[in-house]
Amino acid sequence: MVAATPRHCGHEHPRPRSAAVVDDIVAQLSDRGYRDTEPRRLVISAAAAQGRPFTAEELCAALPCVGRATVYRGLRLLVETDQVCRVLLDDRELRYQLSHQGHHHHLLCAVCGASADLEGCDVEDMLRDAAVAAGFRMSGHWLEVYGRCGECAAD
Amino acid sequence: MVAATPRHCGHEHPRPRSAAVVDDIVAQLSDRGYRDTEPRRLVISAAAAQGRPFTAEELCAALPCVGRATVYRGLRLLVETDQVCRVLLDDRELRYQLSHQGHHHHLLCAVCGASADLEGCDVEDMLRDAAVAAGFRMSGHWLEVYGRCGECAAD
DNA sequence: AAAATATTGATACGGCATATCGATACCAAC
DNA sequence: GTTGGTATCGATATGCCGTATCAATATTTT
Repeated sequence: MVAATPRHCGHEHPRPRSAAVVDDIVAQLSDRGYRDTEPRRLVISAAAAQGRPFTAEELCAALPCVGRATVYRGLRLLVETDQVCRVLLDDRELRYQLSHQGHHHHLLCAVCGASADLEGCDVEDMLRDAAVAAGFRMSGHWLEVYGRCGECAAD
Repeated sequence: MVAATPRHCGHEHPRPRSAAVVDDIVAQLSDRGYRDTEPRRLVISAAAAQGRPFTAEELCAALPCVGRATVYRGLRLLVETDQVCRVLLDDRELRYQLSHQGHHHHLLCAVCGASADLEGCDVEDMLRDAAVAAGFRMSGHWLEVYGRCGECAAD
């Protein structure tokens, strides 16, 4: 459960504040048989450190010590295990963002990209009922609300 | 408001049943200054004829008479004017689907791609209130519900 | 009809994501 | 601790999707 020693990378990677989140994700991956490696932790940590939906390229830039292929592999792994969601914003780029413990309700500022969680909004049950009415069995949902945050609304 | 005569294409393109939808979209494009051309109508028509979320490549295959560049351009135009939505299913491919009159509530089968509209689900007001509570001014929202349709749920 | 502008299509180009593959790290069994 | 099997890594090559380019053709305007 402790990070392995680095391979070739001379940089010092300080323990991020979001270490708990990283540990949690690593633990979940471990449960599924995926190993706990230093590069993988770095990818997860960098993903968790992003304050907004990020592109794969941004992650690579943030991790000069980690090979591109490894970054992409880690990203794909996170998507396949539902730790990370792929999102399509208006900029026509494919972006990623942590799926906060399966809670997929985000408020996104279309101007500055700031994001907040939707509080006190219990759509889940409502959606499940509506899905059943249409003959579907709901397995998940993705809800994004676009708008302007307090600062950007001043324009 | 009537389709122009074909250019080089010898094929006969019968008027599809969804002609009304195509006319409507063409009219909206026309309002924004985009011309009414035969290839563009073909792209729109083919998009409307797809029964499920489709890839750009599928559209190209369905339109051997139309150049790839034109298909992609038309697709992009439709996305930019909110006539078509981009969706991400589990197959990690970028797909498109008509946005039924700007109503962005979809029930998507993650297996076969079947889609249905969410009926009797009035999330809009609820979301707007929740956004305001978080200091945002809501300008739009994007809601996708994933699950399995009746047939695919049998697995 | 003529001029101005937008659109088309064939192809070249670029970039993102993956495949490849030898080397290395990790884990389990002994 | 050693050994063997497996997963992961990184560097690079490869492939593919979407766009840019540009001469030719439609479409609209004057």
